[in-house]
Amino acid sequence: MKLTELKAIQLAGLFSALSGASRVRIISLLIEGEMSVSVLAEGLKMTESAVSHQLRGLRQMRLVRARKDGRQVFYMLDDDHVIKLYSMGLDHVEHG
Amino acid sequence: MKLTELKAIQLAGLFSALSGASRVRIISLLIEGEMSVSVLAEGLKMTESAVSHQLRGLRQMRLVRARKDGRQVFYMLDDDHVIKLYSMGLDHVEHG
DNA sequence: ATAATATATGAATACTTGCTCAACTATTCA
DNA sequence: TGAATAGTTGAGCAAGTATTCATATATTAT
Repeated sequence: MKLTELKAIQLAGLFSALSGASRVRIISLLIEGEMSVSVLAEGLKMTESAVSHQLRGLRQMRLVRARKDGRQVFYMLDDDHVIKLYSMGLDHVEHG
Repeated sequence: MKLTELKAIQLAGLFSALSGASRVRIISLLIEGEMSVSVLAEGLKMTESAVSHQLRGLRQMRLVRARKDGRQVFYMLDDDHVIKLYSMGLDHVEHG
């Protein structure tokens, strides 16, 4: 399984996107369904700015995507790839 | 899918262990089979010290484990959980 | 015992990240 | 139109990370 340096960087980038507790918690909330930034912020007890910054990292790695409705932006998981990564990771920490 | 803060931190820790290109490349080499630190270092073109530091992070998250034989230490993937996480991640970056 | 080899570890330093704060854009409401 | 609301963005700073270098430990060979 040889890996080019580029792929290694991309793959590390993907895992980096999941490498913070705030982002992991964002994912865990979005598993329940799409959610606006302010609702996320409230649920996470973080400022909207902080959440927005984190969402950018998740967006860049295509783990989440956004839907704008009026002045609200609803975020959702990009695909079920994400849920699989998340739950496989959770499985590892829980009964690894 | 509510997540305690502790679990969020543990899960983020797991993904952090995979969040660097060096560590991802270590995993990609270990998929082929166990390998000593110096062989890893040679394959990665990194110093043994740097590799050893990285291996510690991977060990702490139980992604790899070590087997000592004489003065060499052979590292291997801890279980096939790891391969699944890795290949699911690779799948996401390749045709995500 | 001494020397050589394989790895691990601690300190130092450069780089990266995560948050806050202030400023900005876009949308709705009056 | 102006004010309020929802979100984004950039600067700045504190905290964390990755590598290097020097040193330490464990094992083997002489």
